[in-house]
Amino acid sequence: MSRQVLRGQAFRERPSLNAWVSLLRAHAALTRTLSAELVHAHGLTINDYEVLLHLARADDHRLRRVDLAERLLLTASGITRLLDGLERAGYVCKAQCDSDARVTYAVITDAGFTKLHEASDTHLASIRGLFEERFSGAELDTLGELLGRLPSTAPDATDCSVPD
Amino acid sequence: MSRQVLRGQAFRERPSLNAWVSLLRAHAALTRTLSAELVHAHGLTINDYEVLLHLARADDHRLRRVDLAERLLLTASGITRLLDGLERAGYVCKAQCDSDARVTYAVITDAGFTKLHEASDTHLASIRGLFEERFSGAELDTLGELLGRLPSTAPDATDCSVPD
DNA sequence: GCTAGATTGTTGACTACTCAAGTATAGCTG
DNA sequence: CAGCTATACTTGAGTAGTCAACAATCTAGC
Repeated sequence: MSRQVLRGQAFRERPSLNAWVSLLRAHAALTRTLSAELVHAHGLTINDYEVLLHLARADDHRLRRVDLAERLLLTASGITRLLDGLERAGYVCKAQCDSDARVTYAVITDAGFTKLHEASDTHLASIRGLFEERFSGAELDTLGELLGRLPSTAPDATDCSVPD
Repeated sequence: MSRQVLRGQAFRERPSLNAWVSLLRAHAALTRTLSAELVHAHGLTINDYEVLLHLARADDHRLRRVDLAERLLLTASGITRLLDGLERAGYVCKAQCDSDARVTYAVITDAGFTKLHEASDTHLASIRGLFEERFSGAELDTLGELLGRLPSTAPDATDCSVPD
């Protein structure tokens, strides 16, 4: 039944599909490159890096596991295991919450801060390189704005600065 | 050392970072939604779906493993394992190559074709829903075009139609 | 103040990959 | 045609996450 007359349905929604497929591919390719670099140069995965970044920017440099899960779009158990690694490496430690015995905060350590700053140098430069080689400033803004409209539970996800 | 005067480097490259972080989040959120749907409704992962789609569109409905790997941005071993599952389910089968004994083709079966068409109905509608609710036609084109400029080894990745 | 239900977090079993090493075949070069 | 290198694929071991079941704690309603 191949190569027949093509039925309608699949052919009218090209623009959405095109965008989705391009997004899938771009993510796979960029992630592969950036992650490999981060792992080789600093022994951090992209999610390790994001955890450190979020903690560094948080009040008191600490965040509940639930909030980290929401920010990184991971499940609670994913966060538990991610933090296991970072704790073992000494970049993060635990702290109890006075007002709620259920929560354990993740707190970034001095070593974690140092690591984040080291990693940021190369990581930010790579990202910049990959994007600026392909887009003008205006295009970057457009791309960021459009992507930002897609679902994502973390509303403040766009400030990527690294506090000292 | 926290909350000091902020050092320059990290703050001048916001547009690239913003785009990258938005891409990461959008990918995580969309993947989560679409994949969950596809798995629940049809028992296929996104990569299963993409394999069937690429095979359906290929000449003779077959592709070398190497070529699938390149199209899906997976490693050779990832493809072996992905195809294992699809073979076990009967959606794909193997075929030898006459001119090169090293290659085994993956060939989509009739059952695979049927499955692909079933899955396409809901999957395409979901994608469409997610995107069209947020973007105008022109914006979709822009988004697709911009994302398409990012690295991705498969140049012909943008035609997503499902052959009958 | 007790109980029902929601929230926070961890764990065990699984999945979907990756990487490195190995096998088999192809094809070129002298 | 002998030997080398490159290509196609598979396999074992490891990693990073998921989901479902669980324990502990909090909170609101009666």
